[in-house]
Amino acid sequence: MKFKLTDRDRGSDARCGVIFTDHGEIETPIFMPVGTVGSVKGVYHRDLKDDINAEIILGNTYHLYLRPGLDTLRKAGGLHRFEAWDRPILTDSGGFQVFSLTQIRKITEEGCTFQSHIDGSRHTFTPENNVDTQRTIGADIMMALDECCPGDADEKYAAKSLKLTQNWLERFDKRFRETEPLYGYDQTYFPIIQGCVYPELRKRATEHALRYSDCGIAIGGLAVGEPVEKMYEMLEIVCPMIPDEKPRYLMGVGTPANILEGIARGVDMFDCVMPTRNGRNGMLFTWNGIMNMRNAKWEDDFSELDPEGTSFVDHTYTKAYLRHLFIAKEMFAGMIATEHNLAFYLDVVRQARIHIKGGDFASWKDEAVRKITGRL
RNA sequence: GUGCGAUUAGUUCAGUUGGUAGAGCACCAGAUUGUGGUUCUGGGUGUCGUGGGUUCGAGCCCCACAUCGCACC
Repeated sequence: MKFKLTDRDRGSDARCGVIFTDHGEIETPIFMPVGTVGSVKGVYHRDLKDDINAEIILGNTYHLYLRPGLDTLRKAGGLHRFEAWDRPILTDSGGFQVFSLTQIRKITEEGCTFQSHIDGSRHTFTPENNVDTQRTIGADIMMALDECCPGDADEKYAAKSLKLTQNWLERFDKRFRETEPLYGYDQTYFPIIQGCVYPELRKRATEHALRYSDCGIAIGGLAVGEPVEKMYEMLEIVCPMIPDEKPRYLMGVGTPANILEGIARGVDMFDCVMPTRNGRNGMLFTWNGIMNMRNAKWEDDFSELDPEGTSFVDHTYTKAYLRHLFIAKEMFAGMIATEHNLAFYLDVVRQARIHIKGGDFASWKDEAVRKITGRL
């Protein structure tokens, strides 16, 4: 995998570039739709490509490891062939899910032991077997196994947590170099910068993670309970320390405004469940603000879903119709909302790229953020 | 026709010795950031079937009527 920086904004740290993978190119800044269990919920690949313009999607190691399991994925020839997606895939290591999903878990220097949320069976992720698992899944970009430190952790805990993440990273890297891709195309991995909201920890984490970064690097442990200003503050500390030629991936972020603010601070890649999960529950993001499609105010609004939207759903269905589908609990509601939201998120990063190349990103961003954070 | 039972929020129901009413779902809002097709938070929206009576006071006791259900002629 390679990254080429192509443009810089004049009034901010925003940049444009291209990531080259064996499954195609990715223009940055980019938003990556989340497809946890081997599907971006409710969307055909046809629409992901042609309507939404997704260039890369995510999979999740924790979920795929539990279901369908490594044997099936190996027999299928990897996740790309299994889910019939021929563009790039990035897999999260599953470390985050161990903390967010499982009730019973034990974290040690060796790794993390947890009980499946599906059947209660016990499993252990170590940096070593996590490399093997992500090799079996076959993502173009794998993520290092880390501990996602809560945003409200005290500095002592955050330092201890960071040390564990660093030790795991060293072991992950060693295993990565000892092993080969299984399916004939290249794989890389991104180390993850932790350090919670503490500047010194973040700096130390960045220096350490950079030693293990072949291509890109990730910023984790943000948007996990800390104030949003803290997140921006951490980006302002971390991003300038990273060499230009390395793409920066801000994990799990965020709202459209978070993404634009991240881009302004030098972030290149984003993923978030918000457009898909919140979409399935009636929340639509638009250039003019947020809509809760369940609200009674849309009951008789027969105007098109989003006049400024880029997706075909925006000009095919009405607000009143989508509200009806949500109230009736029709699965089609979630499909339409997901399609719209993902198309909007990809439009946000596309417009950002246009304005970075045009050199007026900073001022355009301020106005866009003001509009998209409103409410319709 | 007779007997018994029921009638309380949109709905299904609870409601103490008589002190002007609550719950689930629905509904109306808000939240959601490396996805458990969720989850969480807030909001009670009422002519207690109708009309009388007893009582300081009735969703509750008494009478009549209405409607529904069940049983028996």
